[in-house]
Amino acid sequence: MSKSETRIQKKNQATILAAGLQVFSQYGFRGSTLDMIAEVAGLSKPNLLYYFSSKDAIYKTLLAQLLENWMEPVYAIDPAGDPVGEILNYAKLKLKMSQNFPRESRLFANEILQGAPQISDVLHGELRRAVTELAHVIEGWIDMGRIRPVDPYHLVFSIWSMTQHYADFDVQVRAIMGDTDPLIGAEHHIEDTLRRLLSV
Amino acid sequence: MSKSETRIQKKNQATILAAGLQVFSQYGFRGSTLDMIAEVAGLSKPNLLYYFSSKDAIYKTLLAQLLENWMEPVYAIDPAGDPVGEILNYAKLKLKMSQNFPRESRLFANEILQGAPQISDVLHGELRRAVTELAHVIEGWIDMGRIRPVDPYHLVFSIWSMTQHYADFDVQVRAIMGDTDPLIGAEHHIEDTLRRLLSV
DNA sequence: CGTATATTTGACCAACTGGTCAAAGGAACG
DNA sequence: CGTTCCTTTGACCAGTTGGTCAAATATACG
Repeated sequence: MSKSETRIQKKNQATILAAGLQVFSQYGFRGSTLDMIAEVAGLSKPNLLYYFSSKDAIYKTLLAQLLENWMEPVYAIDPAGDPVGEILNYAKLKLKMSQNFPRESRLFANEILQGAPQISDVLHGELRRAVTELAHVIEGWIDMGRIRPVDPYHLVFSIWSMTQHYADFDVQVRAIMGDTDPLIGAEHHIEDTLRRLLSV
Repeated sequence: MSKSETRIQKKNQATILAAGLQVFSQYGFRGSTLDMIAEVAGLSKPNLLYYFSSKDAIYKTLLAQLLENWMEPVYAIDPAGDPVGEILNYAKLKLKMSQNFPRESRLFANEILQGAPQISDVLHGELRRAVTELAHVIEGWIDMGRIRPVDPYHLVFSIWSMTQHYADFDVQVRAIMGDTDPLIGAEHHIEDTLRRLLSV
């Protein structure tokens, strides 16, 4: 059976993916090497290739895992809920993801920066559909007068950018803020910004 | 004299830097190769190395040029000007830079994503000083009651992230918005967001 | 024109790259 | 305990990489 995975297999696959995430998120696909991943994973290069058929396979597995978690919060927005609360909650969730999964965020950023060669179809397909749908929900809220009229697409972009900034530009943020933990003030500021923008 | 530069030198150096910007901004330092840059530049690899002593030299020259333009708009903010107008104008300038110099923005993003190995000192030095100073100006405006109380650091981060998003995540933005030009709606949305946030 | 200088390039190199393979070392299980 | 299957690795390979160099070619300039 294909379902029979040794505990060693599970452990090593997880180790490799964690190492791959670490390396790919920093250097992008082209800039990363199997030797670097092997070193971080504490395994030999041939051993890596025993568990994943190629460098590409590791990268693609990581991206697939990432995209699931990435799309999820969008679907959690409830059209029947309180508009401002739903959007604020969505932003808070995205910020938490930047906090808890910064490497995933940087992996995604790197993939987009390189022109999204692996996930172009997802962007044009599922992501586009999901955002278009969300845009309709937001437009509905606007028509009902529950939030101020804003461009729903740019609203989404601004939420994405403001939240992911703390993961993707972490080095810069910390260089400027020093010892202060950025994420504390960030949550309040983003909430304040969105509430002001959206409240009628 | 060291000032004597042939027109050929000027032309080829510019060509190489343009090609380097193109390649480095997409693949980062590690992921880019001299062969790629040479191909884009339409020059042979040894010819590249006739004008720049190494791959690193091309990259460093690009970053140095970039940082100048990058810091400039911050210094253009006038503490004696109209607070909301000054901040809105700054944001507009940054957005224009995303529009007109997207590759520069992506080069910077790549450098930060990789941990800012080349410009760590600039981030901790000049950039930090400039932002701290700007933060004091903003706090002054707040104390005078000219804008709403906001965290000046996070305000700056949100301006950077919202504007640069349109350069760095261009592929994603276009995948979602299709044929619609993003930059038109973006300007209005960012202006709206900031005006709402800051107006007393 | 001729000569000095600037430019360009093909051939080359050592180190690195993704990937292969056969053989050795372990775990599991009757 | 022996056999089967899973795991690990050293040695290796072809292609790529940043970089060198001497020779060839173009340009400037008196």
